[in-house]
Parts: sequence; structure tokens; C-alpha cells
Amino acid sequence: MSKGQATKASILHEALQVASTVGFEALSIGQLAERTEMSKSGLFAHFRSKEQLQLQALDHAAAWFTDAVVRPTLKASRGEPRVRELFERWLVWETEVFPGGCVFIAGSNEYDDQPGLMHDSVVNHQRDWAEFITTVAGTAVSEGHFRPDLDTGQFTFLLQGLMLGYHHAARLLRDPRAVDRTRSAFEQLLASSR
Amino acid sequence: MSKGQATKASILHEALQVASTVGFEALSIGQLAERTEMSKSGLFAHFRSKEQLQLQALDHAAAWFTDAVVRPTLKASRGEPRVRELFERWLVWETEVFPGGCVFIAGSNEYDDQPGLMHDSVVNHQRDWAEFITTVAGTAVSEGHFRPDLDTGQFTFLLQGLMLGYHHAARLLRDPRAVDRTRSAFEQLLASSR
DNA sequence: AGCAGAATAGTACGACCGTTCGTTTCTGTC
DNA sequence: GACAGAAACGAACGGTCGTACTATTCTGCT
Repeated sequence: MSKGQATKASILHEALQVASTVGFEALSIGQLAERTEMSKSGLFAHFRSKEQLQLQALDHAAAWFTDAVVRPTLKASRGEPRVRELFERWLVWETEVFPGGCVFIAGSNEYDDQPGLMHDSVVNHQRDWAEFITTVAGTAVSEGHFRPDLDTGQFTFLLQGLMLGYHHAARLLRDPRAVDRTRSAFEQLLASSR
Repeated sequence: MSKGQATKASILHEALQVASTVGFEALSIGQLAERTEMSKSGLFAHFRSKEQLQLQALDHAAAWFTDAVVRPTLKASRGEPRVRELFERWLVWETEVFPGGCVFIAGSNEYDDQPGLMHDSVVNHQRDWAEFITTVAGTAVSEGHFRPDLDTGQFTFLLQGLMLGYHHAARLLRDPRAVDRTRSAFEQLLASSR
């Protein structure tokens, strides 16, 4: 990896730390330059526009997410164990990776009603993720772990809502019971899917 | 109502329209002055700081929410009917009231990791709301509609997650099945609470 | 009708924003 | 070790931000 690529990666990493707490729109070139100990113009040269910085930060997070959640999930054995692995990895992602919580949730809420490239990118990433969950649930069906008439789309919808609820309770309300509540809800979801 | 109070109310109303799509932090005095056809300074005089504008906009939304959701809910007959009323009113609130979706969800995500008066206010409103849901669920228990050993805190947690999931699916992903999914999940939640 | 105070407007401020441009410093290759 | 291109810097731009002042216009009461 060349020098330029390395700096760029570290900028994007730092950008995600900031974006997780203040959002992507509140990212500012100047502040980011300070945190990375670069000049504004030197940092800017890597992206040539703020929108590009935001987009590439989001893609950086997506690549990270793939490493941390998607790939390990696919390594677990098919069926319910894989669903469990997905859940556990996802929970860790929500909890530990960023100081301000999941950047995708942040992005989803920032751009849900604001047109532009960021909106489109966020939507695409979320659609991919939802599709992935649905597929994993599908393998649990075909393995016979889940009932054959399970609506895997509904399963995904419920799991997504569960995670958003966890984020809300844990992040905003600092509810110490949030993890337990989430785990027990997940078990109930599994039970009703068998 | 005096002239000043009327203008202030209309400013807050407009502020909420904007905040629902771009968030509370992205509210700007200048832009808001344009939309309300006032001078920046004339508008500013009503609040004396941007933070006060944000706080009062949030309180304005809370008062509105009380009228639109809380009061009608309390008018429904105790027990499960009241829980249903809460759900339906809440769903309408999420869907129809603001052009950019629920301002509390917006606020929750903006301030979950940023200290300050806005953070505290958002948390307080959300705690009040959660407490209200729990209480309503409690009446369904005491009326004998829900099982006596129901964990009403868990019920609230699940319902909150369900609504966040709805918001996510309907707003960001524009999933036309979002309402149906939410309703059917709600029915399942009721069933498992009886 | 006139007056007091509320409500609104006008202007200016320093700070920061994203972006541009020309210059300087560093890196990797021969 | 020289040279070319990549990488980073410094200074400046027009614009918007929140806020502070003073001045003007409007409202409601007597």
C-alpha cells in the first residue's frame, strides 16, 4: 500500500469515529484535518469534495462490516447456528466498534429523507444487508431448523427492528438491561421461527 | 394569544418541518428566517440562542405528541383496547405528521452520544414515553387482558423496536409492505402477551 | 390619540465552512 | 543521487453560520 493510500485509510478511519457521534453531515474538513494532524488542503486533496469523503467513509465502513460480521457469519455452519452467529456478530458491531454507535444507523437516519448520492448509497448498503439476513434465514429453513412456511422477509424485518430497539435503549437511554432484553427477544424470535 | 406568541408558534412549527428532514443540528436561523419570511434578527430575538430554539422546538413537538397520541390513548377503554389505540395513534404519528418522519427518532439519533441540554431533553421525553407505554401495558395486565406475569418493560422494549423498524423500512427503504409487517408483528406481540 | 413596550428589521462582527491554486516537500525508481 | 510524480502545505476566496448591537415599526391599553 502506497503512502497516499495509507493516509487515506487513516483519514477514513478517523472520519468514521467522528461520524458515528456527530453524523456524516456534521463532518467537517477542518476538524478532521486537525484530528489527523494534516492541513485542510492536504486532506482535501484526497477526496476533492466533501461528498466524496462521506461516500468513501461509508464504503470504508461497509468493507469493515463485511470483515467483522458477514464473513464470520458465512463461516458458521448452515442453518440456525449461522443465524446465531449473525446475531452475535451484529450485536458486537453495534456495541463495540464505534464510539458513537453504528454508523449505518446514523446514516440511515440522516439521509432517509434527503436525496443525493449519500442517500442512495445508504439505501443500497441497507438493502444488501437485509437481503443477506433473509438469505441466512432461508438456509435455516432449508436445513429444517426453521419451519418451511416461515416468512423470511418478516423475520428480517423483526430482527432489524430488534437491533434498532437495542441501539435506542443502549445508546440513548443507557439502559443496562438492553443486552439482556435483546437476547431474550432474539431467543423468542428463534423459537417462533422453528 | 399575543402576536409574539403566535409568531413564535409558527416559527416552531416550521422548525419542526425542517428538523424532521435535516435534523435539529442542521437547523439554521437564516434558513428558518427565509421560510417564515422574517429577518434573521427578528426571528432570533424570540429565542436568544440556537440551543433555545432547538429545545423549544422539541417541547413543541412533545406537546403536539401529547395531543395527537397520549390524550386519545387515555380516552380509549382500559386494557387491550387502550394498547391498540396507542399503537394506531403512534403509527399515524410516525407516518403522517412530519414530512421527514418522527422528530423524536431524529433527535434520538442525533443526540444519543452528544452531551448537552438537547441530549438531556431528548432522553427525558423518551423516558416519559417509555414509562407511559409500560403503564398502559400494565393496565392491560390488571384488566386481565394480558397475562399477570408479563414483563411490561420487555413489552415496551419490543414495541419501541417494532416502531423503529417500521420507521426504518418505511422511510429509508420505502418498503410498501412496512405497514403490514408492523401490524402483523404487533398482533403477534399482543398474542404472546395474553 | 398618544404613549410604552413588544415585535421586527438592519447592519455588522468574528469564526468556520468547502474549495481553489500555487508552492514546497517527500517517495519511489532508475 | 538525480529526477518525476505523488503527497502535503499555506494562503486566500466567497459564503454562511450564530450572535450582538441599534433603530424602526407595530400593538394594545388608557
